[in-house]
Amino acid sequence: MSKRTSLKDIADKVGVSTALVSYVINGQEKEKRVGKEVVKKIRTAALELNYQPNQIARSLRKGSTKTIGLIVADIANPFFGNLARVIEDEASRLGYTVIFGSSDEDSGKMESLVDILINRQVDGFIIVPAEGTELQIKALQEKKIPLVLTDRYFIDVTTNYVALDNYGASFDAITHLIANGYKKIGMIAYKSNLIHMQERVRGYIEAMKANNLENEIRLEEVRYNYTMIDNEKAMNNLAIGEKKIDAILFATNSLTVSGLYCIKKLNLKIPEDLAIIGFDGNEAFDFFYTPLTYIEQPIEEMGKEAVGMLVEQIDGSTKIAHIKLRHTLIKRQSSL
Amino acid sequence: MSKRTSLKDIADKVGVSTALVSYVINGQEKEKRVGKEVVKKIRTAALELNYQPNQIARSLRKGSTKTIGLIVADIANPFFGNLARVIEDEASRLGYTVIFGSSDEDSGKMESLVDILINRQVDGFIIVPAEGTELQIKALQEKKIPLVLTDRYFIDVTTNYVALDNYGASFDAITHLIANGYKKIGMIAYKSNLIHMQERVRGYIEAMKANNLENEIRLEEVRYNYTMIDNEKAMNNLAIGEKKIDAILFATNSLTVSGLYCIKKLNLKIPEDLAIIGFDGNEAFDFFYTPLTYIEQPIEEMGKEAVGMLVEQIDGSTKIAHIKLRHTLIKRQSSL
DNA sequence: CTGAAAGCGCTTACAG
DNA sequence: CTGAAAGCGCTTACAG
Repeated sequence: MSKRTSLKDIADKVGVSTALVSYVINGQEKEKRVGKEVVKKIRTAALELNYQPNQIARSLRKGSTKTIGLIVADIANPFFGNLARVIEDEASRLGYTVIFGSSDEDSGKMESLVDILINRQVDGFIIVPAEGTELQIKALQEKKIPLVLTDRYFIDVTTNYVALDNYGASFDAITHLIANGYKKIGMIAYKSNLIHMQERVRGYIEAMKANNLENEIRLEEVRYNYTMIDNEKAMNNLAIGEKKIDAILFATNSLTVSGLYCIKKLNLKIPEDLAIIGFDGNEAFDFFYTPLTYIEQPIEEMGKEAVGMLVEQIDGSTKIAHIKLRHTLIKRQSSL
Repeated sequence: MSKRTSLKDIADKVGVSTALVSYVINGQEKEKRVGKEVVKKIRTAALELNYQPNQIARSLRKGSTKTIGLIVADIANPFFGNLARVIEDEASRLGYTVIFGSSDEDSGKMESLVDILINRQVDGFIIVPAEGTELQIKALQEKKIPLVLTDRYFIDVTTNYVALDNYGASFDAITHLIANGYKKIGMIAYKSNLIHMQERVRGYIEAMKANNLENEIRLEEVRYNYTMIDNEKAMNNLAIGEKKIDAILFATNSLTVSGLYCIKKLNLKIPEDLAIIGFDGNEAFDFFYTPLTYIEQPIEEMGKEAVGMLVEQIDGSTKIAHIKLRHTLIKRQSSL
């Protein structure tokens, strides 16, 4: 890379100290009362030499990098891809750049991502935490590194977070199914202690109980790394045979999609054989032969709130906020 | 953020110079022949103080940041989301971190992204260039900043790139349609001078000509920022009325999806009323009531090659490589 | 209004 | 084998 022009180059050219150049470049010529002539000369020289400040040097000196570390489960998953996009835009609006990483829901990967990003001196983190990472989050807090959790959080660790009211979302979905006459309602969720999953399951169970359907509760749990296989088993258990269910709620985007593959394979009629409700939006839901009813998350709001809260913290606020967002139930034919 | 431990802290604790600590931390104790005892003491102290090197300082000193700048059209688009994921993994494997940004196919946005990333001293760029950004790319080259273009490139600017053989892909798709008996074949593309689009269109036209169907050529061009509206008009022009076509090739992922919405609206039977071939994979293609035939890009290979070529350049290679990847035509019922 | 100088946390020739 | 010191490119208190 060819030699870049530095503050010193400008200072030399104009014949002043680097201090003055720095003031002018940073728009402090008023406060520092830099001479009008000098300001003009510096401006001209900066333009001529095509000066671009070196953020790395500035970061080292100021101790802040104007960078946000974003850790999601998988950037290729549309839910996280969309969230990342919102976060990117909002961060950029506030003068921040974002470095991202995918944890694959693995606590080890997440740990090494966190380490790498700390070494890169990110000013703060937005994290979709993997299971079993409470200690990592606590460690971050002890180091006083600003952070906000998204999508999920830990009850035992007091942090800023912004998440969906997952309990309410599931409860609403099940209530809707029941209102439409379904009673034998199953659910397929990920096997996970993470709060978002627990809450989605709890919403299902409580809604069933509230309608005196506790005997119809049929919950199947799928392993994240074996989504397809486990989901297929689960669907076979639930949707076939004597005790088959008549409606189902999937707990995530990816579970819904893999569930749809099973449904195709089993050749089930939707909603006649089985009513379905999915989680999160997905273009695939629109094109399934019966358009899918699904729980829509306010991704835009989630991303913006997360960035906003993080930047507040970076700017020194010690306020802790827990934000729960409301879902929207997009009702279509799959749950009629 | 509480005070982090620095090299100096360790040096003070052990009673040696920071030079020795640096050597040990960087595994150069052999070359620099640091005393065995000293090495041990330094290691212990580093562990005790939980030392984490400050990458910013190292970057400033070494003039390299081990960071890659990635600019795509839109990280929320599944094609780019998947590409980003591959790039993330490959970069991480080689010790690099990635900072990303979305240009929205806008040259102004791309320019400001490039500037921001240059100021952050990325070691190199992987760019999916927007239309009209030749000069930006040239400027990057003049600054000797390593770079590889992906998905598209510019004929007038000699750079490293890795892209699909788009001409071949379209040609193959059209040939397949013709083999299946379709003759009135239309295409919907983006209105763009970018090479990938031009090549996709050229493949269509040449394939039609090669089969003496030049009189049946019906190309519609859609504006990126008005995808939905323009696509609807285009579909109305092509698929309705006297001169209606019997098959269509969509030029991208997003065009295919928005086309599917139109097809639903128009209530067309696939493939009886209209055969379709899409571009790139998308879960939605699997669930459309007639599974879609589509052109699959080798995203994994594309991302890995891009990172590999970039890192070679960063490491000093001046070799220029143009890599064209082959597609796979996934044949299903929509083109029967 | 302006300059000299310290210092952010590293790496690395140089000298011994 | 080890240390003193320069320097990466900035910012910023301090002195005048």
